[in-house]
Amino acid sequence: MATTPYHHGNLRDALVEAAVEVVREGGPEALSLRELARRVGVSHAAAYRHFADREALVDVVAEQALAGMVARVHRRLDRVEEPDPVTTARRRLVELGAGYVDFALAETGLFRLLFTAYPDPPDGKGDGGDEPGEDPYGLLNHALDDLVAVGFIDAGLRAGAEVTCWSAVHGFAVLNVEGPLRGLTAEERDATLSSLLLGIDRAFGAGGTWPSLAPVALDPS
Amino acid sequence: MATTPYHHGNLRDALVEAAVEVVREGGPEALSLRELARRVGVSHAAAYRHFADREALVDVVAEQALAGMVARVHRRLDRVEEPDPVTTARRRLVELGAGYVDFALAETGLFRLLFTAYPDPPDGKGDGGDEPGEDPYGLLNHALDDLVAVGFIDAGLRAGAEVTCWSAVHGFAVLNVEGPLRGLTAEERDATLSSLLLGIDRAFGAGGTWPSLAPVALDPS
DNA sequence: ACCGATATGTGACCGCTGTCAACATCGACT
DNA sequence: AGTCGATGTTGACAGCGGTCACATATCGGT
Repeated sequence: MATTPYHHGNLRDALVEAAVEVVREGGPEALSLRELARRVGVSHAAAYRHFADREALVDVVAEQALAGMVARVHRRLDRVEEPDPVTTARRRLVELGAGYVDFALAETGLFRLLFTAYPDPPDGKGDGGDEPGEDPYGLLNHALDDLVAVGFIDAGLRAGAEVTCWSAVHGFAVLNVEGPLRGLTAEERDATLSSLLLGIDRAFGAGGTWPSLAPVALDPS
Repeated sequence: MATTPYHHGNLRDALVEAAVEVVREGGPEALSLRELARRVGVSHAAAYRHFADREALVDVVAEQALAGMVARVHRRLDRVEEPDPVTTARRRLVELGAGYVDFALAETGLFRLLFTAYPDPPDGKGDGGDEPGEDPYGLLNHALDDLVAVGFIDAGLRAGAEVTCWSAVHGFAVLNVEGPLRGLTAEERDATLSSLLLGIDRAFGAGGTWPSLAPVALDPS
C-alpha cells in the first residue's frame, strides 16, 4: 500500500509536509527536527536518514516556499488586461510587486524562512539553471525589459532598476511582516503600498508625461 | 575600587558591553547568555539578576545599535552643504538613506539584531516618548517635511512617502546584508544604491523639472 | 525458498542552550 | 552587632541539533 506501508514508507515526504506546516504556523524558528519527528510519529534520529542536517530540510522548505510565491505572483500577473501595451507593461510591474507582498503577508512563516536562512538564500540570480522567468528575479527583469521595449523606461535608467524595485518591495514586505510596520491596518497598508508602487512607476516614467496608474490593493486570500 | 570590586560590581554593564561585542562579530544568533557569562568570568546564571531573560538583554543591545545607527546617519547629514535650500533638502534625504545603508553594511550583526527580534522591534514610531528627530523614522519624516516646505515634493505626494523611502532603503540594506545581494562588489553596490536613491528623488520631484543629483558612495568606515 | 546486502528506524549519548530554585556572600543600614 | 536585601554560585531540568552502534525490514540474487 502506498498509504502507510511497512517501515514508514515515505518518511521523507511526510517530514517535508510537516515541516512546511510547522513553518507556516510558527515561522522558521519553530522548525525543529525533533518536533517534526514527533509529529510524524517516528524517532528523532530517523530524520537524519533523509536529511544531512537541519539546513538541508530548511532548503527543501525554501524551495516549496519559493514556488508558492511564484505561483501567487503569476496569479496576479495573469489577471492584467489593459488596452495599450504601455499600460499593460506598467501594470504588470505593479502587480508583480503587489503579488510579492501578498505572499509575504499571507504566508508570513514561509516568507521569513525564505530570507532568514543566511547561508545562501535560494532566491534570485545566484542559482542559475532554472527556467528563466520562473523565479521572482527573472520575472522582474522581464517586466523591466518590457517597459524599456514599449518606451516607458528610458534605456539609460534601466541599469540597476531591478535592484531598486526589488529593494523597495522587499523592504515593504519585511517591515510589514516582521518589522515596525506590522500593526498597520489593511487600509493603511493598501494606501502606503499603492504610494510605493506608483512612486516606482513615476520614477521610471519621469522622462515623458504619462497618465497615472490606478492604485493597488492587497489580496489576503 | 571601581575596577574589580568584591562580587563583580558592575556586572550589568559588563554583560551589555560583551553582548554588543559578540553580536558585532557573530550576529544575533551568536548571542548566548552562557557564553557571555563565560567571557565576563561569572557564573552562567548570574545574568538573571540583571535581565529577566535573553530577550531583555537583546532589547538593550538593540537600543545601543539604534543609537549607533542614528549617530552614523547624523555624521553624513552634517556634512551636507549645498548652495540652495532645495538641493540641500534633496541631498539630505539621499544622505539619510546612504547613512542607513552604511550602518547596515558596517555593523551587520547589530543591524540584523535590530530587525530580527520579532517581538516588538524597538525601532521607529511605536516607542514614542523619545526626542523627536532622534530616531531614524523621525529624521526621515523631518527630511520629507522639509522637501515639501521648499517646494520639491508636491503636498499630494507627501502621504506615505516615509514608508516608501524606508522600504526602499531598508530593503536594499537587508538584501545586501543577509539576502541574495550580498556578494555584490563595492562598485555594484555604489551604483545600484545611487540608482535607488536618485530614483526616489526623481519620483518625488516628478512635478517640476529639477537638475539631477550627484551619485552617492557607501562609506565603509 | 533462502540468504545476505542495503536501506531504514531506534535508543543512548554528547554538548549546547535558557531557565529556575536553593544556597552563599557581601554591603549597607539600624 | 546583627539583620536584610542585593548580588553571585551551584546544581538541576528540559529542549535542542547531531552522532553513534545497533536492530529491523525489504529487496535482489542465487
